[in-house]
Formats: sequence, C-alpha cells, structure tokens
Amino acid sequence: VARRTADDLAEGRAALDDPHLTTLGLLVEAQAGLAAALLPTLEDGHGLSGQRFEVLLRLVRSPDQRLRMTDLAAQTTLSASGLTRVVDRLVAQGLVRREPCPTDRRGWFAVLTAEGEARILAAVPEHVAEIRAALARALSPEQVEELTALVRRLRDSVSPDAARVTPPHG
Amino acid sequence: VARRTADDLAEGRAALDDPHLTTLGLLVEAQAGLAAALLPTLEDGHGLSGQRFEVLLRLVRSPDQRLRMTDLAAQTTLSASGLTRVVDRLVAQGLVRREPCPTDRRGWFAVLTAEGEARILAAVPEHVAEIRAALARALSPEQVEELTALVRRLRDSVSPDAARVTPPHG
DNA sequence: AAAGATTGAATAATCAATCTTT
DNA sequence: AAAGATTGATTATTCAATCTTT
Repeated sequence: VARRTADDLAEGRAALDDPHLTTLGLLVEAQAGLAAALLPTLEDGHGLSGQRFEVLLRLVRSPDQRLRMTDLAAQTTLSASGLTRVVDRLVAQGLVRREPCPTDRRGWFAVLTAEGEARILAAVPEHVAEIRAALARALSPEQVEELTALVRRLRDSVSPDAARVTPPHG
Repeated sequence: VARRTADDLAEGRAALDDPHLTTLGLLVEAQAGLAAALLPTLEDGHGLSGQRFEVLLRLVRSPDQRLRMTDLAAQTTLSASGLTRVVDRLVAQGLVRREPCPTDRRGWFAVLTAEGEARILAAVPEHVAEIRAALARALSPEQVEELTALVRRLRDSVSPDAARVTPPHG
C-alpha cells in the first residue's frame, strides 16, 4: 500500500510537467486577461455586464431579434436558471421583453426591445475596437486568423450546442 | 440628432460582423466547453473546485510549496479578497496552512500541507488525461503546439503578471 | 414521463471599507 | 501615504425542487 501511494505521488509529479496542462493554463490566463481589459468599458461605459452583453448580442443577431430561453441558455455560458435571472434584470432595464411561444405553450421567447437594440449597437463598436487592439498588440493579422481557425475547431469539438436553435413548429 | 443616431446604429450593425468579435466569442465558448468537460471530474472525483485546484497547482509548483497571498492572487483569476476566501476553505479542509512572512510583517504565505500535496498530485493525472483527450479530439499534435504558441503570446501580452512572485528580502 | 421555465436555498465572487505594517 | 491582507455587505450563480405543458 505504501508502494502504491509512492507511485501515485510520482505519477502526479510527472503529470505536473505535462504540456497539455500548460496549454489549458495559458487559455485560462489569456481569457482572464482579455476579460479584465474589456469588461470595465462595457460595465462603466454602457451599463452591461459580460453576461448581459452576451445575451443582447445573441438576440440582436437572431431572426426577429428573439430566441427561446432554452436556446439562449445553450448559446451562452449560463445555466437555465442563471439565464432566467439575467433576463429578469434585462426586462427590468427595459432592454428585453418576454413573449410566449405560440406553438408550444411551455416555451417563452426573450425578445430585444428597441431600447435593447440601441444599447447593444452603441456598445459594440468600442468593444470591437478594444478586442482588435488587444489582439493586435500580441499577434500579427495572420496569426489572429490562425488562432481563430484553431479555436473554432476546438469550440466545435467541445461545445457543439453553441449554435443551437429550436426550429419553429418544432 | 436623428442623423447622428441613425449613423450610430449603422456603425453598430457593421461592427456586429467584425471577425474580431467572432474570435473572442470562440475563445469564450471553447473555454466554457472545456470547463464543462473538465470540472465535474475535479469536483466529484477529487473534491476540488476549479479555483481550489488552481491555487493548489500554483502552490505545488512553487519553491517550498508556498506563495505570498498577493502573488497567488496575481497568478490566479481571483481578486485579493476572493483569494482570501478560497484559502480560508483550503485551510478548513487541511490542504493549506498560513505562515507569516518573516521579512515583512504585513505579509502571509499560503503553504501547501502534506495532505494538500497528496490531494493535488492525486487529481492531476486524470485531469491531464482529460485535457489531452479533449484537445486530441479537435486538433492534431502539431495544431495543439501552434495553438499553445499563439495563446502564449496573447497571454504574455494581456496578463503579464501571471508569473509574478515577490522576491524574498524584497 | 420528459421538456421548458421559474423559484428558494445555498454558495461564491466582488467592491469598498478597515486594520496593520512599511 | 501606500501596500498586504482581511471583513461586511451586496450581487450573482448554481443545484434541486416545482409547476405547467407536451
């Protein structure tokens, strides 16, 4: 048994140097750094948290600027209940309204209001400029494209539901 | 004024299609997907949240398996107060202890206990195997290396403090 | 029985304020 | 006055349970 434990520790120590652990760590740190650089502008300049921005962005890009709650949850980093609360706050701010789904009475749409559309369209240009600047500081345009292609493959593999939408008359 | 507003909306709509926005979105989604794939094993199998894992991993790799609270906060995705709470929980679990800094009486070290070392070394091999599997499902080994190099440049640019350590006798 | 959505209870994260030491 | 660290108060997120509809 002591033998087994000693082996386990040695195995753990060897794994500490595995380059895959570094890859994941770099991804986490890069994204944390980007968030620290980008979120204050959204928050202070446009009154939007990262989550509220994410939800409004999904809606403004969707047909009729609306999406089922379940689809919105699948497309964002939020759980179903977490999404309910975020939409509650957006409704309270007048940026989103809820509408019942005509073909499935269990379902609800979150729908962008005119005010919500104005808010997200006002926020995006500065946000995009900051993303562009942050990427340009680190990488050439070609490298940004490479990175995008690689991350897209990874995203498609680990979260294939990111583009999920319930079909009408589903 | 109506003119100006119409221009603003048009500018916002144009920015919606900017590829840099897509790049960031893919990064966020990829990492959310990886977290969803990796965290349950840490949590259910080893009793470690992502944050507690991150802290223990930093400590086990540091000289004397110890780090100043401020450095630990800079190296993780946590604020100073957030780190205090995480270390509180790790101390309560017996995985970390606090020691005062002998050369600066304001400072404290978080120090890995023997139990903490055993816990993190037990968790790492399975975690690494899962990272490797997730990456291999999406990318070739060469692509993983490319991705790592690009993300490293990005990390170095956006969060240069990720390797911060207060020098002894500072 | 299962899916869509919400709610209550519990957990965790942050900001601002505070205390001590430099 | 500024840095290191912690605490109180607030806000946000999740899990499990619930309700309605399919």
